[in-house]
Amino acid sequence: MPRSGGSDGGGSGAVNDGDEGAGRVVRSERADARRNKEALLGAAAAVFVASGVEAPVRDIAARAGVGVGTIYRHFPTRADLIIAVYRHQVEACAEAGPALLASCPTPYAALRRWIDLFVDFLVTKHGLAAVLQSDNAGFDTLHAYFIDRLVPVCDRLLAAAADSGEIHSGLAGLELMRGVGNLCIGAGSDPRYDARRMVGLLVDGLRRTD
Amino acid sequence: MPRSGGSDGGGSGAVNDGDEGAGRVVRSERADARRNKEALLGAAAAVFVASGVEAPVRDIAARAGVGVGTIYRHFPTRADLIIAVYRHQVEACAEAGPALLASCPTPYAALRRWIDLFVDFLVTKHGLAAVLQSDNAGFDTLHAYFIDRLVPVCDRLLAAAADSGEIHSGLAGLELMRGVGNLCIGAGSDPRYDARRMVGLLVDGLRRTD
Amino acid sequence: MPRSGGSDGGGSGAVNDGDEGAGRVVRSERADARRNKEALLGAAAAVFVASGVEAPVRDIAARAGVGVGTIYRHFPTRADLIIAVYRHQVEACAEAGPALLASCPTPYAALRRWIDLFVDFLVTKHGLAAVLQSDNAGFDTLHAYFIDRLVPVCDRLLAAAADSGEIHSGLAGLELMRGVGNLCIGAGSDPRYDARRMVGLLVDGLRRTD
Amino acid sequence: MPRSGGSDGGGSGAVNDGDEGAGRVVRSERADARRNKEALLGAAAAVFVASGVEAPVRDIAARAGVGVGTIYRHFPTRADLIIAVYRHQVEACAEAGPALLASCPTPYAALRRWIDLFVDFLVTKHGLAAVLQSDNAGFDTLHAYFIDRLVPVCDRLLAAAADSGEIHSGLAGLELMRGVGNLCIGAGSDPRYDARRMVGLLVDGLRRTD
DNA sequence: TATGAATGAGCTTTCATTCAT
DNA sequence: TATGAATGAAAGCTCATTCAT
Repeated sequence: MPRSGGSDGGGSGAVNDGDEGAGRVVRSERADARRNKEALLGAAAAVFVASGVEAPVRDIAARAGVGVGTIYRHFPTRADLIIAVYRHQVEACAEAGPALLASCPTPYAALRRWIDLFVDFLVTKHGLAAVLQSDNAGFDTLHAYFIDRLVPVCDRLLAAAADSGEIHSGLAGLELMRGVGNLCIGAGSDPRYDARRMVGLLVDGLRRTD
Repeated sequence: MPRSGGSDGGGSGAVNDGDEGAGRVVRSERADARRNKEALLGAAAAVFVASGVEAPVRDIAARAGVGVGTIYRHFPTRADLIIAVYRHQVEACAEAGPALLASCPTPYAALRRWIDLFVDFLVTKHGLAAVLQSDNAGFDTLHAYFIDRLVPVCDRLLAAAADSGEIHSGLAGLELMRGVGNLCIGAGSDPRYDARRMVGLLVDGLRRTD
Repeated sequence: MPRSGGSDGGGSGAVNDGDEGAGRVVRSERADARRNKEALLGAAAAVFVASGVEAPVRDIAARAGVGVGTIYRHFPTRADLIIAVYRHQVEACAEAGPALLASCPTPYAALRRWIDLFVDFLVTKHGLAAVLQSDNAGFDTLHAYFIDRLVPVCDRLLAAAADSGEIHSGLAGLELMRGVGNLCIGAGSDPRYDARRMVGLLVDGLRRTD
Repeated sequence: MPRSGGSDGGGSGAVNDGDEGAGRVVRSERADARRNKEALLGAAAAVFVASGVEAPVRDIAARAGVGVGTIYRHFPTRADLIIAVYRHQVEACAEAGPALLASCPTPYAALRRWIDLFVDFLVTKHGLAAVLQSDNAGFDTLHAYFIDRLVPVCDRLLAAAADSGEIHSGLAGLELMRGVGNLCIGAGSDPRYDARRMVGLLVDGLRRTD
């Protein structure tokens, strides 16, 4: 799978984030620290759901039952925390792209399914879609992470669908991802708005019809 | 034109903010107040362009050369101010709907043109699209205003296009407006994202193809 | 009296800081604001005595019975507050220089008396001498103020004493002031250390003896 | 040599930190601990130069490659660490006093040379002079150490110079040391201020002239 | 009616110090 | 004995909103 850049190196799935692989001799994180880190991730996820990803640091600390300093130790910036909270899902999404391409009847179908996955992810993350558009410098690494992980996948799917003649070529994955992300903003807060349906229309609009 | 609810009679055109009694002697302060209000609208418009519709109240007051209290007197909530600043353009947009329906070759064409108008409006209003999605209670009247004025127009256009068989029926104007609004968030801050193009795809997606 | 630079223009004594002269039509400060500002200066002076000039902003606000915002309104930076608190005394000191030169039997005597005045001032200002040496950028304007107001005066006295042959020439007022300031650090906290005496020795050391 | 009080037997030379029992088997950890302690002293010295003696504990630990807990184990207070870092130089300075008295042509000359040694020491210890004046209780033992070691030496030199009629009597070593220490504050941060010169003037001022 | 001074909650971030591992 | 994770008090600063003048 192509990777454009990436600040993290992390790479292919497992290894990181704890469960270190058998062979390497990585100084293992202290058990309590590990527990805290996980408590923190859980608490952050919960608070993010309730109050959005811009919730006060203190709220997250309180929910996790730790001091604020503990958050700063593990996640120096808010972006680090957000990334950590959603990393697994983002990775899963990224990995689903090639798989879908292999398993779906057509590239366009794969693209559609993949976008659905992304929407399912975003729609349940209160405030995340909004933050992904924020031009606040504090979120730069967050943007970079999403772009690094997902845009190449999207580009690939778009290219395949264009090659197969199902859609017009010329649309950048970045732009599509951003449009889709935008459509997910505020989803969930109003039952009269169904982001999935809107995204569906957008993806319909990609289709070549002639 | 049908109106669903409505917090403000607003409506028919020009400047009637406040319904002064007909024949009575108008108190002399009135002129000052009016002048202040207009200064305020101009200042707010300018500051909104520069810093977005969530710019600090103080900046607006300073630019208008009035005290912050004066803003609160004339526009008790930020939503009131935003509405006042954009009222003319929203009204113009609302009024363009029926006109387009009359002048365009097909209802779908009218819908498309009308959406374009709306996008042109939003894209140039720094931060407005974002605020239109905010679930912050302070913006409720703003939401209501936009919904009251524009959704019925959109519904009308959608219905006409559905009737003509150009698009599927079943999509609510509210939902479409919100999708379009979402796509406009953050437009202008990144040259790689063209909200107009994304909205174009979305509207393409509406089209019936069989 | 020569002035080297100066960010404040303030100038010759009275006028500023309230009591505006008769003639000019300066929009007078609101009475309550004035009262607050003065309460603030008083409170700051008191807190400075007790806890030094680096005391927490909150403490000063509490003592003055105002909110922290009020401090920031009147004195955007700590340096502004410190300057305001001590301005009268610094000005008085600056003005005493030429006067002493005129009234003392010799320039050296004037210098000595003037330095004594400065020491009397500093010694009673808990923490001020220390802050005058701090290389913290936040205190730059404070440094500048002291230097602008006092160094030229000192230079003048030094030059006069050198001209009269009482002291060697070649010492800059800035350096002398700084040495004197340093000698005043921590004075008052230990009865076994008498800054006045030490400064006396330093000034003795200036004298030409041959 | 007279000692007024004293928190630490310290004294006579080399490295004896901790009085290990004479004949007993020295526990094997001892070597580690010693090595750590020395690493710590080196690291602290380096960090003190770079960031001053009030540098964050963490920085020192990091530089030494140990945990912060290790610092607290060996040096419960910052003062203890500072003392340990500079002990050799302070001792050397203390010992130089009698030597100078023996070797210099006059007691005053010895005093002058000795003060110069002290200034040379202080001027190169970023932030040390400032801390020596701090009335922060945490530095009490530091003050005590300097006073215990150096003041008696200074007293001796002063007494000798007074006896020889070169200077007035009546000045306490404590006061002189403190004045000299004060003059060294901030030296090095501003090329326009030469602590050595100022101290020179101060010592000139001691001289009897009649 | 207009002003803008005052309020103070609210948020971030740092770092000395303790103590479980 | 060593580690470094965790704590949480402290402090700075901003800005919406109220209300005395």
